[in-house]
Amino acid sequence: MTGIDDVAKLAGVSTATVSRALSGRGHVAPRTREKVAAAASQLGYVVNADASSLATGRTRNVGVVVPFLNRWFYTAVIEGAQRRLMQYGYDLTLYNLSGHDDERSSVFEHFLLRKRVDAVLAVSLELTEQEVDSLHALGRPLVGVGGPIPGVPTLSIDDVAVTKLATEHLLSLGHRVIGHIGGDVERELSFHLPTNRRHGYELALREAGIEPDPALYYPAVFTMESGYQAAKQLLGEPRIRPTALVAASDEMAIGAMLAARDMGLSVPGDLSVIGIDNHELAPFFGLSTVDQHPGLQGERAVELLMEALQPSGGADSVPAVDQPLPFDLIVRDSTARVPLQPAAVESAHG
Amino acid sequence: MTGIDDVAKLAGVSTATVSRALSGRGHVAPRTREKVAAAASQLGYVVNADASSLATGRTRNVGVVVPFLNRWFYTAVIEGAQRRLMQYGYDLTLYNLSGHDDERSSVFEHFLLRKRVDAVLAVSLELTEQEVDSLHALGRPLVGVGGPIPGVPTLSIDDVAVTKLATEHLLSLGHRVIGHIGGDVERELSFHLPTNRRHGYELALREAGIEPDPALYYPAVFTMESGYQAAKQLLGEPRIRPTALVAASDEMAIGAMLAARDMGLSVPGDLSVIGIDNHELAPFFGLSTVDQHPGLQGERAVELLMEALQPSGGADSVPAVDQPLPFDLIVRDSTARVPLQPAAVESAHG
DNA sequence: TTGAAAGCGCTAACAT
DNA sequence: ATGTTAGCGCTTTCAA
Repeated sequence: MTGIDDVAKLAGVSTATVSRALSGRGHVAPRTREKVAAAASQLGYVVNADASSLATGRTRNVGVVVPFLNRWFYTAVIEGAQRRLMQYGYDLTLYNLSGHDDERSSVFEHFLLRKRVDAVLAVSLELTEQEVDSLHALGRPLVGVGGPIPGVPTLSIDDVAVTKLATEHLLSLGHRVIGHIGGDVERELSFHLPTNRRHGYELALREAGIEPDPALYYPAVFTMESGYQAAKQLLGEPRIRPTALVAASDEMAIGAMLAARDMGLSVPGDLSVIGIDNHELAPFFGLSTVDQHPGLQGERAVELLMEALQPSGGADSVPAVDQPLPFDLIVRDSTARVPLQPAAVESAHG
Repeated sequence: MTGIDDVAKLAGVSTATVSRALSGRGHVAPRTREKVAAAASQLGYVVNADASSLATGRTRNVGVVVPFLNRWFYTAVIEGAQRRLMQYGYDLTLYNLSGHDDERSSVFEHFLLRKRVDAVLAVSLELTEQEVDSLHALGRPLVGVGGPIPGVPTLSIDDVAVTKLATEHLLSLGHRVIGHIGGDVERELSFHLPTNRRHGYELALREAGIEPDPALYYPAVFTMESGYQAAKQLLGEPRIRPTALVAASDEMAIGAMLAARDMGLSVPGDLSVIGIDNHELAPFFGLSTVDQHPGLQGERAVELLMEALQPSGGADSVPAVDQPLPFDLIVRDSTARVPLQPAAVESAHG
């Protein structure tokens, strides 16, 4: 394979000059720079990343750690991160924590320690204290996206504000009996997210002078199926008569829409449903939702890491996250004014 | 950071011995090996991947190239590949080709050339000739998964056999008028896959003595929405009366199920639907399907690459793919015996 | 502005 | 079985 020596020879300069010319560091005469560039492209020369890393101590590679891959949110974040990293000339090495426990620990005890990465991006991870420690022990810039990691600057939408907005949308349509399908604190990876989203829902109700009824909350995991089941429970319970549902995610919300239909309730005729995410399936199902722009979160996270990697920036300290992340209400077909008669399965059936 | 010298010093041996002891290459006395291992773990030493790569020429890293990330099949393949790679002690660097054209070309012209990877796994890629060339120019083992790449050994299920099986399932239930929602050759990335799947469908029909009716085929892209629309067309057309539908993917099939329901047809009462994939949503929708085990495909692909990377194996030649990949019919609730009266929208409505 | 040369941390001959 | 040593390909002082 062609190396820096070949380029140097062809351009008639030293390897040092080639390095300087191609990297843009140090002063090189314009004419020399051109000669080098020409030689390099003629030979199809591309710097050997490993040799460069060894010499500089910088790998131009960041590690992205995710708990799963098969969830829309994660891939969306990864795509955003990837896009930005590429612009900076960085590679993305993926570490997936699903799988056996020993695979998981092997990521922390082995893979991440090989000095392959300049920085680490942790997506929605619920980590043990020990794992957080080993992340810190890398001595590399580290940011989280989507889930708070103790002692790690984390990028996240305001989960309280997001469900508050969704709930307010329903309130503004006249709904007063609004159910909530939220993450199950017992069963979810993350404790904070479902709790915050529930708080946002309750906050909106209280501000509207409505005391939240615990019976109107039903826990679920963040899947369509779980949302479906939760909705069946909520809609089948004769003592409560929700005219609207706010789900903590779009997948749950879609499950809820399907459940309503299976029970003979029309959406939004008898029941309004809103989710959180703007999942790729949301347009197809006509689901009203709050977009949380996960791709953007990935991009922002990368920008923070890149800042921290600048020699100008504080050594290994990621700048504090100040800007709140944007989220936007998207109204589609699943939410409408409250029906005159509160909906219930009975009324739909006759 | 602690290096090999520190370990050597602590263990009272030379760096060469440390290297040998830790890598398992070359002969080391058991007692020495233990001493070294103890010293290494005491110091928390992990080999610097870049230095090792530079010295050996092997990176212990493979590049995985995907056209998108947000499709279930890709992430499933990646997960499988990742799992296996980890067992071999390899990292996975992800290259995503969605995004602008210049980002795409930058992957081939820059990123992949940095000698970061020992091998490349290309997932369901429709590549230009030039792109295939630059992949070959890497001089690294290369395998494809899911989509044939000219001149590249590719792992794929037998697409003809898969839809043939799905169609035969419907035939065995007594269906005779079977529609097909297949990939649109004009609009899809890959030419072969939709064509082969259609062939399998037609083959099954012909073997059952039924001449395929072109009117029973409707093209779509591999999404739920597109499957929904295609099903509406197929089911709304009064001149054909399909009692069953085979879709080229589960997402299309789910779309078709939803379309049928929206038209007042019950599945499987009035219409049977079968897909291909065993998508994560298939169980929830009760969809009968043919599992193509994408995770397994990813694992297999990695095994091929690892074989090719063995010095014993042919230099950069990936062994020919001989074993056919497994696929399995999974019968759920969306397929049943043909109704006595052919279903149509009219019959359902009155 | 450019070149010479000393590493970066590890591995793999080659010696012993 | 272990140590010595010369690189791997590049970057970056230090000199010129």
